[in-house]
Amino acid sequence: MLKKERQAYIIQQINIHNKVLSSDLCVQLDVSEDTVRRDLQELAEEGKLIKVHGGALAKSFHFTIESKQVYSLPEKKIIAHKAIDLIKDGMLVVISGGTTMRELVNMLPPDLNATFVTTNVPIALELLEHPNAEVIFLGNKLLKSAQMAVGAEVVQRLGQIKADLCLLGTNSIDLNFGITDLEWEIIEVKKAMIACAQKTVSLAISEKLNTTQRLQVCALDQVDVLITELAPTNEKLTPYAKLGLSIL
Amino acid sequence: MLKKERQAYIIQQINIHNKVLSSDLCVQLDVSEDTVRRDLQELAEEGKLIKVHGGALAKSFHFTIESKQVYSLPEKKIIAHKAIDLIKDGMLVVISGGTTMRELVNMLPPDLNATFVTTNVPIALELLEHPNAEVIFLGNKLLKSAQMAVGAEVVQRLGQIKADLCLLGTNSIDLNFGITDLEWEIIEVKKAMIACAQKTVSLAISEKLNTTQRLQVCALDQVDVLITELAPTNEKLTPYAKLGLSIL
DNA sequence: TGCGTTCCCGCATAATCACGCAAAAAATTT
DNA sequence: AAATTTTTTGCGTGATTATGCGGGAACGCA
Repeated sequence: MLKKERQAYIIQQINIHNKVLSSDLCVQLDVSEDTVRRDLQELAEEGKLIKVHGGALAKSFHFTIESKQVYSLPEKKIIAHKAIDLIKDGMLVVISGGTTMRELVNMLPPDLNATFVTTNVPIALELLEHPNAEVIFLGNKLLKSAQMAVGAEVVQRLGQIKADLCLLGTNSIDLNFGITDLEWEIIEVKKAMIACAQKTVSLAISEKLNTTQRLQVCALDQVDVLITELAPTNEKLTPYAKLGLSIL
Repeated sequence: MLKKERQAYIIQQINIHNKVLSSDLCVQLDVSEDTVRRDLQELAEEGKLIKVHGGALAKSFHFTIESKQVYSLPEKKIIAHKAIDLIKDGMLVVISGGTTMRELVNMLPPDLNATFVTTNVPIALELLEHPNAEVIFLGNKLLKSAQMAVGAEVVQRLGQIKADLCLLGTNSIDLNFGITDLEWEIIEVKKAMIACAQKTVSLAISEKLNTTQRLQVCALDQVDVLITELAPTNEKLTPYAKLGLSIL
């Protein structure tokens, strides 16, 4: 195979996937990693792509990739990390939206073999980056504010699913009113998510504790696990533990 | 064997395989490598092919390799701009994926009041940025390679839609084989998209013209409009115009 | 911190190229 | 037809390019 041919192939792959791994390319093209690296370097010098450790990125995605890493509060990372341990191979996981969830998806171990159901567009996009995850997007009309699909369609489809786990990004959680949210359409979907899963996990930064919004998603007795960035023994959490929630 | 004969053979091979190796040619033509190289050099000077180390490539290769300054290719912007004029207020538009489409969505006039149906995740995300567009995402299992929903579910849902316009990002388009693509699941969805729309528009960079993939999406008689970055009068497009396609 | 991966550097090897020259072939002139 | 010129071709030599490999440095991740 000619060098230019190889480089054309690389450009093609970049255009399709927005990224390439050196390790992948050297298999696909049947050349050594050094050769691939030299090709990438050359193409990078010509401005056709951006060389990064382990492969290369499309130029157009340089910015989005960079800005993607910005919103990583350390608290969210802690929460995400705790939640990941709940996800096992073969599980069917229903997952809502929010930046904490994005963090979580980002941190999923690459060898995890699970199926994820979501109605949230950014989450879906993130999940697509995962090498092994199967992703089901329940679609319908998209709600701009939450970047997610809502409506009877979605609720009905969720009703046809029996999930192992429901990971719920939580805006507000309170001892009396349970989990609450702002928009009617979001509530509906979250309700359906909880209903279809065997186990419901609420992910919330501690500042969300003991706050309420207008509309109730569910009472606390429907929530099985509560995850915050705090230590499970923290006194802020003990009232929740007394209500029967597992605290992580 | 005469020199002209040899060169004609080389051109023929280039047309078939898009490349030739000097080492192959000197065997096939029973001449020395030097002679082959001199032939290639001559043909390169006449612009019939591109000389590279080890052989030569068809001119189309040069295009893919040289003109892909991926970050918002000017060609794509031109195409997107032309396509946008087709979208009117109140329309229901079915839209596929691809970077050209993303460019298009990005350029949509903010006051446009249209509904968009898509199965492509990045496109959906981009559409959500638009202040007025209503976005419908037809969901199901997501295909990683294309970042889009595929499967019977999607096809069926598309069947329930009567769209005004179908904007089709096109991987390969050819006079004989029509629009073609690589993956079975993608084909199915694109077919359904075409079927549900009153008018089908193919968006393709000129380098995609007269190329084919394994699987047929549709014949050219199902396509109403072809948009490339070229002027409609360009000779590359006249064969398509003769088949009844509108060229923009 | 430590471990595995990826990267960078230099070198060895092989393939390819460029140049000059002379023989062969073709075209032109005598 | 013979001689001459022009073109084409093959070959040898040395230069250039492409590639793979080894070893140590750098990186990323836990």
